[in-house]
Amino acid sequence: MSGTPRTGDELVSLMAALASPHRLRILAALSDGRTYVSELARRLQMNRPLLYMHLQKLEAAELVTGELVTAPDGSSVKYFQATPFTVALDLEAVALAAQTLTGTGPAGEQEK
Amino acid sequence: MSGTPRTGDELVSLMAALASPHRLRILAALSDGRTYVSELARRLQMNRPLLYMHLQKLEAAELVTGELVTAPDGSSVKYFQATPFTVALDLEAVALAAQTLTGTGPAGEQEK
DNA sequence: GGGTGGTGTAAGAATTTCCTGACACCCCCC
DNA sequence: GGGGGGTGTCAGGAAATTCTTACACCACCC
Repeated sequence: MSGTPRTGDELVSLMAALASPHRLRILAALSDGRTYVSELARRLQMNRPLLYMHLQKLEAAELVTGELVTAPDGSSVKYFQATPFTVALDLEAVALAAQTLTGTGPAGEQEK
Repeated sequence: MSGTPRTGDELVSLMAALASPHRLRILAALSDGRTYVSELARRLQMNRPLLYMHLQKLEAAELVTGELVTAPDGSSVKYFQATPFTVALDLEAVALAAQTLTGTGPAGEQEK
């Protein structure tokens, strides 16, 4: 659903989210269908807290979405699924996005 | 010149290289044409050692190329220029790339 | 009760990345 | 000599990430 990011900051976040072997594996695992956290932890052989952390980053980047499903008895399972996305990048697009970067800019001008 | 990365490790490197405001700005600055290091440092207002570091990462990711030009008198200037590139990514491509990741794999199988 | 399987977080160690300051060396020109 | 402009690297600190251990709580079933 998501297309190529628009602002420089979003680009940075997206790139950062994808710049991790663990997260790539998570996405790969989720691309086969939704899965819940503990299952995923087993499959990828990583402990849950770590997995949580990565899932949060992926979620922040809108690459995955989580849904806590509570059974009628009260027990709950949290399913995650990958968000379909497409990102097309080239030098020009990057240069353009860079202009919208906030934070310490190259020079004085800073919109408050 | 470069197309979408092939191996998972390359993907990670590329994403990491692009996941930095400073590096995006560098690319943007270089997209206007080649420039030498000190000039770039002035334009982006960062000290050279730092700039060097980022340039190295960009060069490692093959996003820029550097060329040390030595004048007949012996003085030298190092020009950098951005490499045109295109990267098209989607969930499927990521999932595919993830399979080629080296290092701690999900399970036992490991090619020596 | 004790065991199994879930979710979620807090705390702290280990590691990596980022950034600064100080060097050494080169060339010109006043 | 003393500037001004280059390239390049090294040591060390600051800051952000990553990862582990341990805990809290929930519902089930034997």
